[in-house]
Amino acid sequence: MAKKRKTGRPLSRERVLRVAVTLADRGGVEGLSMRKLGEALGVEAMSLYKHVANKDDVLDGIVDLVVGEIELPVPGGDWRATLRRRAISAREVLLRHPWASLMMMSRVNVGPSMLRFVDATIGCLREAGFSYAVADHAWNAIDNHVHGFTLQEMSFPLAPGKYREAAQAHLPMIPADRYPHLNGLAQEVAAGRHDGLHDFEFGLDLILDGLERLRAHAD
Amino acid sequence: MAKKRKTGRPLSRERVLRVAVTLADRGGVEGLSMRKLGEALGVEAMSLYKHVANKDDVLDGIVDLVVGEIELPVPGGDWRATLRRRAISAREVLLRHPWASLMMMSRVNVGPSMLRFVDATIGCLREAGFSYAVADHAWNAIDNHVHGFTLQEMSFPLAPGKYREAAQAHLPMIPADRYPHLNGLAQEVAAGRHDGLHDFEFGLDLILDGLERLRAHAD
DNA sequence: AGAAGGAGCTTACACTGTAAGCCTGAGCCG
DNA sequence: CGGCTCAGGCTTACAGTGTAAGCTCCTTCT
Repeated sequence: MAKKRKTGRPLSRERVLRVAVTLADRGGVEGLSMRKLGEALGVEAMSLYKHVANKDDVLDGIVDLVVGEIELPVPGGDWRATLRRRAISAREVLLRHPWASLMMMSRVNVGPSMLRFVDATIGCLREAGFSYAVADHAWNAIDNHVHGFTLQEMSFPLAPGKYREAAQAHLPMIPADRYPHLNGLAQEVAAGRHDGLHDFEFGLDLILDGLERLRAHAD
Repeated sequence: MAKKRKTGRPLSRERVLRVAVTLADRGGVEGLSMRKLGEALGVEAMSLYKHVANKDDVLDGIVDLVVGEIELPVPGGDWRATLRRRAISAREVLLRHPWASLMMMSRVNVGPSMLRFVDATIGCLREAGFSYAVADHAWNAIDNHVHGFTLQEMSFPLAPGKYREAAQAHLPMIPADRYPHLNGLAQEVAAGRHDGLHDFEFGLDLILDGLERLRAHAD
């Protein structure tokens, strides 16, 4: 009669990882433990180890799952537009999974989605005429910006309503006499002149323009 | 007779943080625990809490200590050269403390050294004629590259001797039929064509050039 | 029917951060 | 000098972590 212990569906690496992602989405990775993960699946912690090597395996797994959500760059078009689109898609995904940026920067990632993703990216750049070396740098430069910016964006909330309180919380630490320039910037920020996507694309275009100039020059 | 429990020197926040840094340098932050830190100081773990609020306080403290090691950008000179020097100095420091990059990206840092550092940076950019908004983006773009690149540099060792083994360890995961471009790049890397500082400055100049062009255009 | 194996569970260990409270010696004050 | 205060250490304790080892029982195959 298939009296499964608690939940109907059987466990599987697939299912474990998917639940791990949603658990990390609320609560962050640091709040994700094997026991909580087990509980969320209606299962004891140790049972997970039948489907997953260890916690690091889980972490690698959920990162690759998230990478899989990013729109793959398709070759054949304008390289600049393609990579621009890629970066914006990545940012969207990373905002959905606020814990992911850090993990993608901190750990070597060689999951299948990641490999496919990077391969496609390098493909686009090679197709555009970049050397392997420059393609490598280009890809890194873009992704550093994507992750770095998104990280900052999340730790300093850009939602218009949050400006004031965030600024008010931090301003006392930045007296104008000691840190004149920082203070000036903080007030600019508190005035609400910053805006997520626009600012993101600003830095992105800085890099893309630089690359294009490099490419034109090399021809 | 002042029979201090074990060690001659008395404890102090200063001393705790300095030892914490050296402990993190070998062993990484994830290997740094309050008990080990206490042991290294000849003291019980709980004694640390008389000088430090909690572990987060320690982490914030050691990050700020490390930031203090970076050469402060001095205003008055050529902004491009100044910021270039700043970035290179930062990279040197971050290579000395491999755990620091991640922490500087992941946590909001408002220690005195950090504030001074950022203030001086913004000052240079403002002096060069950039608006607050662009100065903010510029500083972020540069630091994203510094941290991102250094992180990658450390997780994928660039020391010439290490190329081969790292490549050999990873190449089996990158079959040429499935990931043609990645494979091509990996072989380029395995051939030893990459080099830390040179590659770092490549990306750095990409950003600095972009900024300079932006500045000239705005005038 | 019997064997085999896999998927779950239980127990246990070493380790983490830190709350609460004790103890002792140094410095200060009347 | 006697006594008080209290800072800076120590002890104990708790809730939580990852995971090794081994048990149990259900399913499936022969």
